[in-house]
Amino acid sequence: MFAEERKAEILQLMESGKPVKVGDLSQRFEVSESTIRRDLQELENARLIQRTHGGAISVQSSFELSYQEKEIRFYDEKQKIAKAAVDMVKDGETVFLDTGTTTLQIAFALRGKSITVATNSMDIAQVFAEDPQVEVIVLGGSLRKSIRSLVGFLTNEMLAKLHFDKVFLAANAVDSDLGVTTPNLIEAETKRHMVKAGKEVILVVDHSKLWEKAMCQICSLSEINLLLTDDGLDEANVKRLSQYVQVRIAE
Amino acid sequence: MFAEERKAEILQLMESGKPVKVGDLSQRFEVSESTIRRDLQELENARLIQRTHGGAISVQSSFELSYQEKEIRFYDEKQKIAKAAVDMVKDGETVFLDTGTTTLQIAFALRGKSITVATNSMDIAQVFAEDPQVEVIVLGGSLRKSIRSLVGFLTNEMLAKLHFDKVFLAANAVDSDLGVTTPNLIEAETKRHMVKAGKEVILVVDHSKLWEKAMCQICSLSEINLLLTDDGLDEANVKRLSQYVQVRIAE
DNA sequence: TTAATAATGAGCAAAAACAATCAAAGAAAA
DNA sequence: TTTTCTTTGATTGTTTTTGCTCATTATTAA
Repeated sequence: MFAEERKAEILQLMESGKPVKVGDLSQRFEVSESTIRRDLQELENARLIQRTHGGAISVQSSFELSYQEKEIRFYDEKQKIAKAAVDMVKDGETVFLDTGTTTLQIAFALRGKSITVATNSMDIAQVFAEDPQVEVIVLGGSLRKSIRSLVGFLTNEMLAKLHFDKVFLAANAVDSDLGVTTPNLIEAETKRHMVKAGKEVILVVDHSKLWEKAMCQICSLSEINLLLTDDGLDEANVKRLSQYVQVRIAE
Repeated sequence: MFAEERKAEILQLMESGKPVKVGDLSQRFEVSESTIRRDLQELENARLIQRTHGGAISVQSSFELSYQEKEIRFYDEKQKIAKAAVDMVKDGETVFLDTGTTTLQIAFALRGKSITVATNSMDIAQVFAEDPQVEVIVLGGSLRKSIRSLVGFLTNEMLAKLHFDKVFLAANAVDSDLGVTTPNLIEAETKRHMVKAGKEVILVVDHSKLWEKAMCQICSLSEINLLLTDDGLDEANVKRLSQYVQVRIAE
């Protein structure tokens, strides 16, 4: 029996959500426990199972997954951006935070300030749920479950009635040609309303999203007051971007 | 049984907001109380549950409760009411769920139905966050942090634009004299809008709130289509109430 | 309030499971 | 064939899990 066969069979055994033990598998396949552990490790690396002490369980029945501590990509970069963003916010201001992982970091950094925060992100609202300083306004709308964001007609209507000192906008891609873009049509429409609702619109994106394109245009770069990003972009590209929009690098 | 399995199962047990006790879990899983405590600690660190003295409660429910009070009062009664409420909801309907511990139980019980749920409770929205069947609409507004409810002008405006097949209303006190009451002025105004937005308005309160009064009137009993409560009230009082509003007892 | 009772957290020790390492066996490539 | 690479099993020291005790803390009753 080859190693691949063995792994395939282990997966089959676990298909119905049954937990398996290292000792049992070792006996069943007549190999050492070391070998089984190596197999399980590989399967876990492939995110096919969840290892436990003594064996493994299927990913679904693992509680780790229900906790959405999914690793944030470019965490350090976003942290830098958040720090720079917070420095721009003064006490007493009204700030809008768009849904996104970067804006979520900004939310954490904003805690304790005497400000009013409006958002369409359930997660960001939660961040302030135990902060007595911050007044929170949540926009209504249809719940986009994957990112726990509120979007759609109702959200747009509410945005049309509000105005903020600063809007921190998130996006999936930024380009001099198409401007600011995102893959979702409905979201794009809602973000367009955010841009309109801000006295000052600050686009916060890590460097991996610069010079990229997504399907739906939100707005052109000229409508953005400031692009706040991290120091992961080379100087030539920063200069190129600066022709279209004011750029600030967070270090 | 692996530790991971145990933790996953504990979570499942608590899924519907049911509180658990250390002693019970210890017996059920045949491990020491120390082990259970360690499990609960981990789950708490992962923000999946909220520990209490002697046990734990799911985070969603715990946020509904005041800082001191960590257990749902009249949990069984609310469970009964929830069951009866769900029987009244048909597929395809649009349902509004007010903020409250009873309505939260209704939310848990409604999962999996093909319906549209609107709510002003962040916690209720969360309940459906991983349910692909249920379409969720969250009302916007100011966040009342203690109960994570959205209230105020913006909420009222949104409610004025919407209409629901069924509105499940929560309240703090019900009385034939003052009708339905609640201690918070702004909340009362928002609840008044809920009453207006429903084709059928169903007041869900456990028996401890009957024949009580709170400061602000929401509406008179005649504006309520049905009062749904548990079987904890004596027959004489049920009859008295029935003079003012249709009463249904959940058993 | 104070006393009593219950639950908790920290520390410890034993058992089980683990990762890391290395050498042997087998397969693949030169 | 010899050499190289992969897979495997055994060994060893480390980590994890668990149950127990005991001092501390929280809750309840008086």
